[in-house]
This record gives sequence, C-alpha cells and structure tokens, in this order.
Amino acid sequence: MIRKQTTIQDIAQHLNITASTVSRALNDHPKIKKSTKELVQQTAKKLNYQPNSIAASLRKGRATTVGMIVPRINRHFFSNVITGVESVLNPAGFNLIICQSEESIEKEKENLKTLIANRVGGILISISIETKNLKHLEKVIAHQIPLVMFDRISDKLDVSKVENDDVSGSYDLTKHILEKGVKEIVWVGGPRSSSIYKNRYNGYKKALNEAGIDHEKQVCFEGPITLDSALDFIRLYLKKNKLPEAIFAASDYMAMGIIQGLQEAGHKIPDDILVAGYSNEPFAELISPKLTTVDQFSEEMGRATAQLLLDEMETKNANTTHNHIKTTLKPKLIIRESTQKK
Amino acid sequence: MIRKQTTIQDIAQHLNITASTVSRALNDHPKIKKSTKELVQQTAKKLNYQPNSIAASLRKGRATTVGMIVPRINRHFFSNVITGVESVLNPAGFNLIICQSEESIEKEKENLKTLIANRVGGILISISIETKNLKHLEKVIAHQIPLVMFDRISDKLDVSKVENDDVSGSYDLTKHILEKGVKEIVWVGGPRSSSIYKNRYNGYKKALNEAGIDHEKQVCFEGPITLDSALDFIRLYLKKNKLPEAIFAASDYMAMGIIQGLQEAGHKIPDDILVAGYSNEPFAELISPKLTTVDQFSEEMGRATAQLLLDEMETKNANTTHNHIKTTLKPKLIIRESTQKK
DNA sequence: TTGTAAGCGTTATCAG
DNA sequence: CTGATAACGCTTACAA
Repeated sequence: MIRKQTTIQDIAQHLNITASTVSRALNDHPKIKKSTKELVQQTAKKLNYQPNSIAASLRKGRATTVGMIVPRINRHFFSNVITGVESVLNPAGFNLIICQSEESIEKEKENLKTLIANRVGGILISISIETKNLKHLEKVIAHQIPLVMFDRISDKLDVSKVENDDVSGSYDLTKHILEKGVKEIVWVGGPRSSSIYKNRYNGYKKALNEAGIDHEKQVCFEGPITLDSALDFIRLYLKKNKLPEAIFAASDYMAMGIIQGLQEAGHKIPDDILVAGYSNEPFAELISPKLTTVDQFSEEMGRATAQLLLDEMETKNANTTHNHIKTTLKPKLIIRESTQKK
Repeated sequence: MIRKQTTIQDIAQHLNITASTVSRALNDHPKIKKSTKELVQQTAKKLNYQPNSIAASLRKGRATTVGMIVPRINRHFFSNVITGVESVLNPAGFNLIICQSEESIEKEKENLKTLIANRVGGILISISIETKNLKHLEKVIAHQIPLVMFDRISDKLDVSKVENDDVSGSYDLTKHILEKGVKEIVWVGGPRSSSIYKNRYNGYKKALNEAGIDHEKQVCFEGPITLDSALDFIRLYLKKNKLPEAIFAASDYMAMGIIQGLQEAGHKIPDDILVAGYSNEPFAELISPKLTTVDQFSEEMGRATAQLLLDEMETKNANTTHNHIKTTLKPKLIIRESTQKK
C-alpha cells in the first residue's frame, strides 16, 4: 500500500540532487547529463512515480485538457465526432472532458462554467437546439479561451467553425432521385427554424428548380425528428391521397417511419415508391430495403474540429492573432436499395 | 478583452480584505459575516471571477474529476452507460474524463496513466477484450484510487463491480423460444473466452436442459461479433443443412446477419424459423421483422456504477475501510415479432 | 469573524 | 550542466 504519492522531491532526496534537476530530467530538457537523466528515470520507476499534471498545469498556467460540449453523447453522429476529436487530441497530449447539454441552454452554461473552472486549454461545442442567445459563448472568447464550433454553428460568433454542407448533400440526393425519372418528391423534415433543416430544404429546392419542377407544389411535412411523427404523417396522408412517386425524409429516423407506414399499407419500396433519408444512421444499411441516405463523415468532422482547435491554441501561446477559419465538409451520397427501381 | 484571469487575490485587494476571507466567503464557510459574504460575491461577479479548480484540487489533494475507460464510446450500450454515470456524478460536483481503450490493453494502460496524472478522484472501467493480465489495475488500487468495474468485469480483482446478469437474460430468452414449441435452437455467439458470452451460453444451456433437451446436440457457431461473420456462417450452413427451427444469436449484430442470410434464401421469419438477438440495439425495433432481444438497462448500469464510486470515495475520505460490493442488474426480455409465430 | 502564513507539486528564472 | 528560489491560485491551521 502506498499512502502518499511520490513526488519529484522524493526522487531528488533519493539521489541527493534537487527537484529542478529531476524535473528537467523527466521532461527531456536539452541541458541535462545523459547519466543523470537515466538515473532519475530509473528511480522514478522504482519509486513508482506518477507525474502530477494538476500541479504542472497550475504552474504552467495552461491545462492539458480540452473541453467538449455536445447535445447528447448517445447519438451516433456525436459519439463518432468525439472519436475523431480524440484521435487528434490524444496524440497531441490532451485529454477530453466531455459534457452534455441535453439540448438545454441552462445546462450548456453550467458546462461552460465547469470547463472554465478546470482551466481547459480550449473548448469545442455544438450548440443546443435551444441556444439562440450567445452571451455565454462570448464570455469564453473574452476569457481568451480558444473556441471552435462544429455542426450546429452560429454565424454571429467570430470563431473557427466546422460545418456540414447540408445544402449540397441534400441537393445531390434530390438530384439522384430525379434522375430515376420521378416528377414529384414529398418533403419530410425537422423544423426549418434550425439551420440544418433549412439548409437541407434549400438543397432539395435547388435540385427541383433546376429540373424545372415547382417546389411550392410539392407536399411538405415538418415535424419532430422522430420515427413516430413521420409514421403518423404517412398513415394519415395515405388515407386521403394517392401514393406519391418519392419521399425524401431529411432524417433517417423519419425515413424509417415513412418506410414502416408504407409497408404496413402494402406498398413495395422501391418498386412502388422511392424513399431516402439523411445522415446514414447505422440501421440504414440493416433495414430492408437498405436505405439511400447521406453520410456526414462524423469522425472526419471531429478530426477537423480538433485540428482547428490545436492551431488556435498554438497561435494563442505564441501570442499571435489568428484568422478564424470555417471548414465545410462535403457529405457523401450513399445510394442503396430504397431508391433503385429495377 | 481580459488578459489575465481574476483571482481571489484581486477580489481581496479590491475590498481591502485578505484572500482567505474571500475564499471563505466564496465557499460558504460557516463563520463569515453575511455582509462580507455578499460583498465578496458581488465583486466576484463584477470582476468576472471564475474559480480555479485546478489550484483548489492541488491544495486539497483531491480532484473534482473522475475518469472513465470504455472500449468504445460509439457503441450504443457504452454511450448510454456514460449518460447514466454523468447523471449521478455531475450533481455530486464531479466531471468525467472519458477515455477509449479501443479494445487494446496497451491503450488501456496509457489511459490509466493519464487519469492518474490528472489525479482523478476515482476510476470507472469496463476492460478491453484483450485484457487478461490485471497488473495495471492493481497498481491503481495500490495508489489508493477508488476503482469500480462495470459490464466487463474480472473476479480476480477485489473492487466494487456492477455486472449484467447475462445468464438470466439468456435463460429467459431461451425459455421464451422453447415455449413456442421448438425442439432445437442453434447457438450463434462471440468467443466463450469472454465472460459475457460464456454466461450467455450458460443461460441458454440451462434452459435447454430444464426442457430435457441435450445442449450438446445443438448446432453451435462461435465467431467475431459482427454481422458479416454471422452472415457467412448462415449462408454456408443453409447450403448443407435443413432449416433449423430457431436461432439464438447472442448479439444483435449477429442476429442481423442471420436474418439477412435467411431472407436472401427466401425464408420467412418468424413463420419458417424463429430468430432472437441480445442487447437491444436501436435498430432491433426498426428492422423487419422487429427483433426479439434482451435489454440491458445501460443507463441504470451507469447510475449504479457511479453511485458505488461515490460511496467508495466518501469512505476513503473518511479513512474507513470499505466493503466492496457487487451489484448484478437483471436484464429484461423484449419480445418482438421475430419470435412470434402466428 | 478575520488575518497570517504555510504548503499542495511543479516549473521558470537566475545564478553558479 | 545543476542548484536555489519563487511562484502558479487556492485552502486551512493557528493566531488575533
């Protein structure tokens, strides 16, 4: 049993040298004799020394931790972004403190407080759906803490950002459906007050207009981004209307509801009607028919976001001003069975 | 722009009092005049003071952070456990540092090092599939850092643990299938060297034996826990054998492979054959037929694990010895279409 | 109720 | 190349 953690003092005492020498030896200082370095490292191991980065952070004035705030960790997209972030940050010597805002701006503010209290070296955030007022984030910037926004971003803030090109992803998908010869596409999506769904709708609109189809004549359903909301919609819709040629759901979960509703009414996909989703959830390739959708390269988004943060932290250390960068990631159309009429 | 973070010293200077008084005022010390407390809190706000918990941790010798190591964060099960953990730890004033071992014991060791270096107050771990030797974990215990294992545990270590009752979950599921009148159930699962799959197999065996069926006569496939491995198996199997009555895959992903293989061969589930999985992945209720499986209450496991850690940390602070506890969570059978013959 | 002073474990600076 | 010393920001005996 070890009662007290061994410190560099203990090592120093053991070898009749000073703590500063030990510190230097442990940190590969250039001006240190090779023999003492080895000696120190040996005794460090012998005494089971574990460096105290808390103390080091305090002294150095900067932490080896980075904070990250996401709405929810148990969403496929975000957990993959996290994986991407770690793949860049860990090799650079940083650990992540992850916080969940649970889509609440109050929790988001609290998260920021604890991250600042922990003197993280930087913060990565995808804002909650509630977040319109950005004062709490401006405070972070005022505190000189590097901040990078990703996915759910806001143009009101002058920081580096990484976003998905939802317009383009949606455009590509719509165009793909139109190439199958259909003349109408029902739109199913989340609220267009959210930039994400607004952008996806705009891509859809653009492709329709280019094909000479009036987007205002298309059926359009907006509701909660859930399977059930889409299922309710399609059940009701089928009762009163004829089967449309195609449906584009701007979320895979909604697409799932559409598919279930169509199948229970006896319609065959893709033979009777084409269906597509968005964001390539894991189940998209597991269901029958396999779902055509758009993949968002979540891990790559994480890597890009982390890289921007690293850059900011470096230039901040060097006390140089930094030009904020906005990276836009092109998503990729994933064509599967649900839009492949034989 | 704020150049330097304001400290309690700054507040003290501002009010012509000492830092200790400020510290006490900020921490609700009992013996502090109400008026000064309010005054301090006002100026703290005015000067935009943010507490430095790094410095506090160093001084107090204990951190407000807790470390957590999981194999992978982007698995539905683990991200939900994390959510459960945070729901207990955050209100208690702790933040989580999350690390991924990526199923590698080497990464696991590194993770432990960084967590110890950050002087976390405790560690939660679900060990990697590679981890048989537990020396690195014994070191954590020797360092007096409270440790709690969950899900993937080892009986070789004397710490508190939270586990899923895989035997019982598997037993219930097998019994449910047998009640449908079948006399044979093919077993598909991961390596039985892993305690999880061993336990699930044992539950299956027990139910068979109770029903007077010899488990040794059942077909049994063991392979990687992936859709493809199960798909390959079933394709090959169907070529040389007649269709079995039922298949129990001890992982939803494997069940998915089985279902795809059966469907491409033209078999109807559940009319021709019953299929069940394990762990209730989100896609289980989205596919057709909806998959019968076992739910593991991942969030609850997180809450239980966090609670055990909190208890350990408290008794450790009180310098009392602690009896290690092993909590076993009963999973729940989720009956869906794939085992409901009409 | 408040002030004084020491110290948590490092690292940076200055000297030697 | 190494030693001495101070400081990072906070808490906590002990004293007043």
